[in-house]
Amino acid sequence: MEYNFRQIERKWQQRWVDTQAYLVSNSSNKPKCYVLDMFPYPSGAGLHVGHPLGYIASDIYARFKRLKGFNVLHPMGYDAFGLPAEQYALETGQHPAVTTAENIETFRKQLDNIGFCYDWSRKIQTSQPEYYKWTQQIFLQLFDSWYNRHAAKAEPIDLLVRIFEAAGNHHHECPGDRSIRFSAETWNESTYEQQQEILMQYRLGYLAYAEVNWCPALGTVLANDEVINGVSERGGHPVQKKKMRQWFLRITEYADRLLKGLDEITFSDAMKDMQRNWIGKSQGAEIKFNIAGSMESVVVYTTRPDTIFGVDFMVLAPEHELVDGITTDEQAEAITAYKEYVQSRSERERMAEVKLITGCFTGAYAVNPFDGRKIPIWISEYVLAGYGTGAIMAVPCGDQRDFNFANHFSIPVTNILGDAFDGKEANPTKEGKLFNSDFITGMEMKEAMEAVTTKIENLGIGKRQINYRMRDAGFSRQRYWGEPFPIVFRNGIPEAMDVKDLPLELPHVEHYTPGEDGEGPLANITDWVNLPAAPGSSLRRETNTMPGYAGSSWYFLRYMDPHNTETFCDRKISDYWGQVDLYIGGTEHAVGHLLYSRMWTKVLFDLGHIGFEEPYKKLVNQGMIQGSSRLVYRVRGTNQFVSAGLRAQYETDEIHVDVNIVDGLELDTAAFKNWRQDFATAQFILENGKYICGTLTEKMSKRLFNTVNPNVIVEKFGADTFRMYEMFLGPVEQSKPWETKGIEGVHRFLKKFWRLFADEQKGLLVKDEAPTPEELKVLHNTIRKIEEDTERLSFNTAVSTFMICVNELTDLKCNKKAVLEQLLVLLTPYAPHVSEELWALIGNSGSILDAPFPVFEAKHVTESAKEYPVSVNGKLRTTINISLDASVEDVEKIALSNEVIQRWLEGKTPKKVIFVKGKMINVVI
RNA sequence: GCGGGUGUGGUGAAAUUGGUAGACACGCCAGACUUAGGAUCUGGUGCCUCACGGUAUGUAGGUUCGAGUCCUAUCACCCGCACCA
Repeated sequence: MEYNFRQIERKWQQRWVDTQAYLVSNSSNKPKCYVLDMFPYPSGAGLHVGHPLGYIASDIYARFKRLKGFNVLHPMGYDAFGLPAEQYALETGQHPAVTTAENIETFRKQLDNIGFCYDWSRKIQTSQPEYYKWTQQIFLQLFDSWYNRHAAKAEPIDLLVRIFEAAGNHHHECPGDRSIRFSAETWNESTYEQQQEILMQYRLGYLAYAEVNWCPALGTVLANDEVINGVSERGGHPVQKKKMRQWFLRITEYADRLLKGLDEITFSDAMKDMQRNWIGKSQGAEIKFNIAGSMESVVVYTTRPDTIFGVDFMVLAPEHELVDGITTDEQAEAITAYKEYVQSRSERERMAEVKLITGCFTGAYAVNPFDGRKIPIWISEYVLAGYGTGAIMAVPCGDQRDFNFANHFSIPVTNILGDAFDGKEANPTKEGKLFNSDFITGMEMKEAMEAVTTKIENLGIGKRQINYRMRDAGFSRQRYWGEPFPIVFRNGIPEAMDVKDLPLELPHVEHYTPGEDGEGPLANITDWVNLPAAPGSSLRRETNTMPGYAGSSWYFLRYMDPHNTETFCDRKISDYWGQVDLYIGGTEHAVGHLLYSRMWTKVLFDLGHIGFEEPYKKLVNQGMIQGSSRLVYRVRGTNQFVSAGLRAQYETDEIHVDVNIVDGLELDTAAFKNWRQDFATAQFILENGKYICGTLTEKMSKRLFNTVNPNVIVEKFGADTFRMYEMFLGPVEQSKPWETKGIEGVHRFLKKFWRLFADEQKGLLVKDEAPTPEELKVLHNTIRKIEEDTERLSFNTAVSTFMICVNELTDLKCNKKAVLEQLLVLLTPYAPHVSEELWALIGNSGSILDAPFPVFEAKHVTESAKEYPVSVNGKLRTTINISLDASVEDVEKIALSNEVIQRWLEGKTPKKVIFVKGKMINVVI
């Protein structure tokens, strides 16, 4: 009776399917637990051993929670819309739906091989109409909502219309354009078109003109990650900015709540910081500066109103609307030239030359509202049009960029920092007193910020202002393979489709080439785009599609109620499952997916569709599994390969070799000859009869021949070994290289574990005898450690605990059923197949998946004595076994009379003896 | 430049509250069984030293009876953001 993992795993995987072992009910008396993986994009490359790391971790946790008596939701699906499939379609002519289906099948087979406990009846796929119907429906809710800043929540747009009819927009500043102000009369007299224009400025899903990356050579619009250093990733063609009308989500209205929400959820500090950084909240003030000899004024944004007396010049963004109006005749030519220069600068140049200081004087002067000083107004590309007011007051003694600029253009610098400013570099401190600053001289900076801001507001020349770095999220893609927008344009005005007509299905196309002027491929299907309309009017569909993150922004809700045809998720069911308790996925989604889905959740909460506003209670980012590449060394100009240890004697070239034909470091030379034609005649210079490869840790990639397919590992060692080895590699959050060789240790462990139960010759060994205290001690120490470690996701230490336990039980020759049976339950989350098999083998009829989790009993592990480490002056000198009941005096006496300690004392009397009960003894001389 | 993280044997790592550094594995060395072993088992394995002992958690300081763990400075690597006023 040997451990035949292939047979065992096939058998139980089939059994679990047959018995619907992983089917989860939406009603239960048990407490709930929702364990979610970030669903994968089914790429053509399939999974490599790096991908399942997080899936295994969440699977173990889900199974553990089930054993602990929870009703566990643990689903899986596919994020199936995306650029690569469309790109592949462009190249091969195969429809993305076809290749996506094929890829999904490959993924599914690979996943099934590993023995996950997913409830596949809840599978979702974002590219299926049954799913994206609801993505479209939620989008319409965004379109039909606005953010009421007073109530701090989203509300239906109809409410806003009623407010406008009664009172105009005086109490509800327009988020799209602060300058829009109107009364009820104006609103009521406006045309439908005008009203719709205004509403668009309020909607959470809205249309606006914005720049996209337009690549004329490819005739298409590129995503940001397809543009590398200003040229297209594919082909290296130049990319221009092009203004197009596109959809946006007004996520900026949620900036503050997204920020505050971070305090309530368990994400890593790094993750929270990334999000905070991305949102980029800053508090400051807007201050109006009049322009000397002009009726115009400039509003600047500053976070340091306290430095108002240190302003030496002002800088506008070159695109600022006032620039042309204020430029003097003498400077007009220079300004025009500078603006042209800025226009000509590609994104790439600006990125590459951040340190380059450029700018141009407009000839105009602003007047400092406090001391009346005239300060020159410049323009420079270091001031961005899109942030704040597109204008800054420059304080060179306190801001390094301003200082560099002043230095470069020889603008005199005013010192308001006293000795804290050395004239050589700016000092951006917020701690200290101000000098040379009129009414705030001598005041602490923080106090002065408040004082100046208050004065500005009293004088009516400015106000407190909070700004965010975050921009509204672009929600249009000029692409085919995404959700179509449920929007039609009646005479150019967007209207929501009727919800009962959803889904608006993606029409089938034969060609994936872009439409004219950067429109998506859908624009080419004229009979889909153009709808029948009354004479003299037009009715056209939106030709953009939604971006990849649309479907993933709410998918965690659909898993709860995946087959509902009435709503995206029944409120009672989302109330039952609630937030995701544990969400596992990669860091790459730190600010994209995770921010968008947090926003969508808040909107759905505001509109009353769900009862919570943070989707993920706890997030864990699994580390990357890197590849451990293998290198061979070819003697230059020959077909001779020299083993790594001898290569210093030759001039060699490094060549990556397929890791699958290397055992540890030893190259299979025969396989190498077969690997590639040009190596068929390879000759080897060996060391100790072996060819030893070099190693390099780098990204796992086909190109580097260091990818390992989990199927290969599962075939060779079994899924249980694979699962445990992935966990054994190290902490889940940490990145580490994959080393196939190491898996043998875990495999040996499972075989050793098996031998506690059964033997090749003697068959079943398990006995019904009562366990000894020693055996119980081993068992209960293990129960405690496994329970603790699994709960805190420390799976690597849990695996080694199992190893220690099995080593000890083997030494004790323990085959007692009472011990082994409990151990099996502990092991189930980690190695479900072998656990089920042995569970049945020792005579249980039911499945182990719902067995009661062992209960730790302290009485089995209490000790009466301890081997104390005894140090002299902090250095360990010996250990002494002393009873835990011994008094302090006894312990001191025993320690000091010890032979080794006596020797170190050299007859001296110790200054003091430190004794920490149960820990250690330290003798200080 | 800013923010975050990580530095421990030949390798992956452990040390949960400051208390025996290197658990558990891989690799390596020696041995047993064997026709054979890339199967299995036993023992050893941080470094220096015959040994007593010394020394060791990136580097340099500090706090403490005691520091991988706390504090300060510094270096290296990884990740994210990058002219955000």
